[in-house]
Amino acid sequence: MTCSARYAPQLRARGFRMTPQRLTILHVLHHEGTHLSPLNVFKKAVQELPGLTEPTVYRTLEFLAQNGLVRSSHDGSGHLTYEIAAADHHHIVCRICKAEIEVEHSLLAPLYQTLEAASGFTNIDSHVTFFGVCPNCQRQ
Amino acid sequence: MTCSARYAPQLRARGFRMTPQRLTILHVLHHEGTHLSPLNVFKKAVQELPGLTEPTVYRTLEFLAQNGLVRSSHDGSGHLTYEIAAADHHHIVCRICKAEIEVEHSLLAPLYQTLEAASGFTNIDSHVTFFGVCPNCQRQ
DNA sequence: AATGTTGTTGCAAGAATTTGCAATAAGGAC
DNA sequence: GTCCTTATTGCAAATTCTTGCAACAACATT
Ligand SMILES: [Mn+2]
Ligand SMILES: [Mn+2]
Ligand SMILES: [Zn+2]
Ligand SMILES: [Zn+2]
Repeated sequence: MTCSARYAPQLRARGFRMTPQRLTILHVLHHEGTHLSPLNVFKKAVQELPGLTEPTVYRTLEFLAQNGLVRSSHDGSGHLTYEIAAADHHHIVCRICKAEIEVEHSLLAPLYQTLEAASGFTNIDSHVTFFGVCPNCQRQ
Repeated sequence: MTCSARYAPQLRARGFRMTPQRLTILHVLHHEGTHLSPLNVFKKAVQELPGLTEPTVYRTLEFLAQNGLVRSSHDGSGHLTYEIAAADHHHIVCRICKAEIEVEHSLLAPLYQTLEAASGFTNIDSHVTFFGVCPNCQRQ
């Protein structure tokens, strides 16, 4: 299935348009499979679509995140990073060496229950990054 | 107890120096009590210490966070925000209206156990921000 | 296929954040 | 109190990110 066929309907259903810019950015993230900084998205996407500009990339990533097609998370240094929205998951990043692993959402599900009950907030749905010390760095 | 008496030893013990810049920034955060953006820290601190510059503020906040004297977290829009390190806590931010509440760390303690057991990471210690929909916004 | 509406983009300018490096000054040693 | 070492800062420049607005183009309608 092509990226266009997959994503265009999701946008149209919400009254938005599919554009070459959005399609290219989705295509880049879809085939990258991992987190990318906005600038790296721009660098790869502008090769596929000459004329694309940085402001468009920043705005588009934000827009796609808002609409659930991509997901944002934080790298160690406080900057946003984006990936295509797929299976719900979270991350643990090593404070020392920056190594990163994924954790299944199921591990957090009980916490979300607790938080919703305790706070009155609903639809808690975050892509969270925790920080710790990885097994490797523990040996030093 | 003065800010200097409280914080200087913590830095010296790690081989770092206390400076007017660091003291002023700590003083601002200490008396503010809540999260502040780097730029807001700068604006308040430069009034107490004319000549202070932005690069110093950014570097100092990062440095103090690294050394546990302040804590950083993410506002809704992906930017870092800083507060003086006090009781361990986390946040839930409303996706709609940006309202923010604190949650006690005790609610997350079981999760941290689970994560450490499942991942092999240790010293997981994050100041986490979750996103959801607040009680007010649920009514609309 | 042509038209109209309005969601999107590029451009230019501005604001926020980072980096390299030489000058400065904190604090230990004497 | 003076001297030394080197951690820290200010400055200038570069980079990254944001914003306002006019031109453009997606796509629904005819
Ligand atoms: Mn992820
Ligand atoms: Mn906090
Ligand atoms: Zn590590
Ligand atoms: Zn709300």
